[in-house]
Amino acid sequence: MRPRSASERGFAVGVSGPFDLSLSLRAASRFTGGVAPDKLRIVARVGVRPVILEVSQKRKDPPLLWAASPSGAGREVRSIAAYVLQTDLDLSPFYEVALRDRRLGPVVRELWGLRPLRPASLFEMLITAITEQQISMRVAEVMRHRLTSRFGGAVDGAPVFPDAGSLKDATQDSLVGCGLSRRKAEYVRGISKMVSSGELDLEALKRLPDDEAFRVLTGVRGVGPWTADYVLVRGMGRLDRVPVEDLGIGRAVGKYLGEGLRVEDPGEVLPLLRPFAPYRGLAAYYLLVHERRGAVPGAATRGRRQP
DNA sequence: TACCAGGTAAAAA
DNA sequence: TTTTTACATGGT
Repeated sequence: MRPRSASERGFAVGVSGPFDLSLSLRAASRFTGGVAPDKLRIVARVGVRPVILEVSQKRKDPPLLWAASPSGAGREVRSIAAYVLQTDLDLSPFYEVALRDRRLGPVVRELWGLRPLRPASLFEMLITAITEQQISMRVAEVMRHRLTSRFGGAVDGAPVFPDAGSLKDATQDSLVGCGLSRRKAEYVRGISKMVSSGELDLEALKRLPDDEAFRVLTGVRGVGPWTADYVLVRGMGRLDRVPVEDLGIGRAVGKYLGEGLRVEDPGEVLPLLRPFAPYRGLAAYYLLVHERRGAVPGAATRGRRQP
């Protein structure tokens, strides 16, 4: 079904350390609902140029990924693939830490090669985090789909997430019409204006140390501590950051590392994850995915189910 | 029908 | 300063 040109013009994507793309896609879709695709499809803007990429895994060990793109293999296209896949992240040091632990060890053995995939831009990550505040990720996904179809345009028929320039002029009512609360609509408009005007420089943010980036982010209206840490760990590769207020993390951390029940006090989350520094956020992600792997077909093929 | 889902800012106490 | 409340909507 794919255009022939898409499969003809491709390039290999180098990855450091273990990588299971299929597992990573299944894990991601478990949170947002829907059926996991067998390939990663990236539709993004690189500068002003829109690109489409389809990434598939040709070999597990050592991992070999192949990206097919009608746009060819320009430097920008390669870099967007590397960014979304976080190819520079080598899971090996994390696994070394995790395997020493009797609770996390079995989890990483079952989820070997799982890596968090991130949206194609930090702006999309930020807006995604806003939409995911409080409500289920499935609902948030529906909202973003509406945002995309209303404000995002398309590349060769493929929908692209809107950029800050497109969202800054969206009316309050049109955003509410996408299912956002009035509050969230204000946040989205505000953030889009800040990014668009340069008041919030997301590229500069990427270069800041964790604590400073956290401070900048939480200074933005609509970005509280949960959102800031969520963006840091999922969008910026700061794998030691943990959104400790997170309901799902509280539940997963409590189940595997605590008394079995959800950790009610956010202050107790980091101490429980301490053995996995500097990968506490990544450890939390593995626990989250493992807890829900019952709905991730094929994820639990090695090892036994936890009681 | 009612309640929950990977929170936040603003109002009220 | 700390606690409470409104908010959106799809799934169960």
